[in-house]
Amino acid sequence: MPEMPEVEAVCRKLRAVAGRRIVEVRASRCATPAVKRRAAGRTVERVERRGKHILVRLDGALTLHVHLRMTGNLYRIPDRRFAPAAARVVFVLDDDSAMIFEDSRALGVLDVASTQKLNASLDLEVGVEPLSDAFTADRLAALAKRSAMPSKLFLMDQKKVAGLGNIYAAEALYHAAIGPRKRMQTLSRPRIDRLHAAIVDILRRAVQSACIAYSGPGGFAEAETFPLEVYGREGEPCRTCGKAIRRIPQGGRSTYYCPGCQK
DNA sequence: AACACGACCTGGTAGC
DNA sequence: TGCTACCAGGTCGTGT
Repeated sequence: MPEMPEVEAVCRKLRAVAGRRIVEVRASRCATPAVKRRAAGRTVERVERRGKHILVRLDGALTLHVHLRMTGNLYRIPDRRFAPAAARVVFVLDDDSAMIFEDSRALGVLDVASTQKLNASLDLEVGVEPLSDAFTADRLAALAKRSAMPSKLFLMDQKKVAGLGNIYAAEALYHAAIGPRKRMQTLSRPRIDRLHAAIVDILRRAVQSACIAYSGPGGFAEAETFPLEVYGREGEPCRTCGKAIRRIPQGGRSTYYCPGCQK
């Protein structure tokens, strides 16, 4: 489910576990003895995010590393006794609350690793944070110049810009009026500037929206409320030009775009 | 290097 | 109701 804005919302809510000690780890599915052994007894120092990766920093220079992939969710419940049956892993905390990892499709990743090693590998795998000061139009232009990839696949590539997924990549391209198959190298500087602004704007608003949507108890309580202009709207009229939104396969996924507005 | 494709898994939904 | 087919907000490995 989650792209960067949803992961950010999860992380913000999860900050409440900082300072808590993990007293017990229960894994009902995909039991990982190493996770149990390494996490039990550790204290949570803070919760960070890199792209779509959740990093729960523990004492002893260890990090609980979680990637939600398609269906994962990580959240705290106030009372450990109400851990849902579907939980894949339950981290019981020292105030009788619990941190719950759910993942119906079991595509997610959860492990405990040395903070130093993990940081080093994420530095290689994860590109610039789109809502950081480091993500400038110049930076995007430099990345684009070296890439012959179609714009949509470029935006989905976590090594380039970290955090966009299938929905927000499509939305950003729509707002920048750039076709999903347009090669990055061929984009003029004004169009790169527009794309940069669209990415930042979409993600800022999506983070806000996701934080509100997940402000209820538990995890992904509310449906996505962020107003989507193209994603999932195949056949419906574009809100700008009225042409029917199209869906095409790209990189094995569905790309939605407006053939009238996006060139 | 870029790209296509299958694999990993389960669940929801549209259509017959 | 039940079956089938397809779809899903992500990423990795393999082959061309």
